[in-house]
Amino acid sequence: MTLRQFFAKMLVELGPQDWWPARTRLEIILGAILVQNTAWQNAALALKQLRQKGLLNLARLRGASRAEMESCVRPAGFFRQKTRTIQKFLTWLERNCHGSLKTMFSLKTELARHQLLAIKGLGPETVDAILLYAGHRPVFVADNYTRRILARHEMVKSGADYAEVQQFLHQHLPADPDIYNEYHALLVEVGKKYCKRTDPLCDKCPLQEFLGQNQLMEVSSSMMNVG
DNA sequence: TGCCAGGCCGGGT
DNA sequence: ACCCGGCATGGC
Repeated sequence: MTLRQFFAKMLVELGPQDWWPARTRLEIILGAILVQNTAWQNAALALKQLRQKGLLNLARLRGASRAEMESCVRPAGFFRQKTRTIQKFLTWLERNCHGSLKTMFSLKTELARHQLLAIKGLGPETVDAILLYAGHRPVFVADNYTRRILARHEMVKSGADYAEVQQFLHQHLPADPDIYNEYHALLVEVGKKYCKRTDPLCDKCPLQEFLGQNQLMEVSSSMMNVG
């Protein structure tokens, strides 16, 4: 009951988020890398630069020099690392998927996850964002906001790591990518507004009423219709 | 103006 | 198994 109410409350407060804010699968993948520990606004600036240079397609991106890519990526911060990560991903795609995203997304979820995690610069959150938002796979993105909010509401133990929180959500939610999509997006928005790293408690958080309610029941797809 | 953002890696204990 | 510093830019 509580997890469903929790979600319904967020949906009412903030409305549907309509994520991921990108058009193509490639753009989602690049965005997932560019937004690592960075405000989305800055990642968006980098994507804009890439678009202006015509690099938001695989063929052109492969042909871009490191310097050219770095100059586009710069506003997203960590620009050397992120450029390296993008290039390592492109190399992996060439060697393992004939350079085709279609081939990549035909891999079974667990295999794709395993392979992507082996690329330096791609960690669990980035990979899961790619699988969920570009691949429409039922994989919950248990990012920092998700972990912090669930911990503060005592649904998971404080300090629970990525895998623990993800497993918890997979256990208590139907394996539906549309639900994972909306739920994660809402958690990020709630986090930005009410649950930043330095906020000691979420006293203004509209979800405060759920604090301490950790008895959870399964939810159904009908929750998507709330709000 | 300082502090933070939709992480990840490598090295140390 | 943890803990830490480094990586970097733009906005509030």
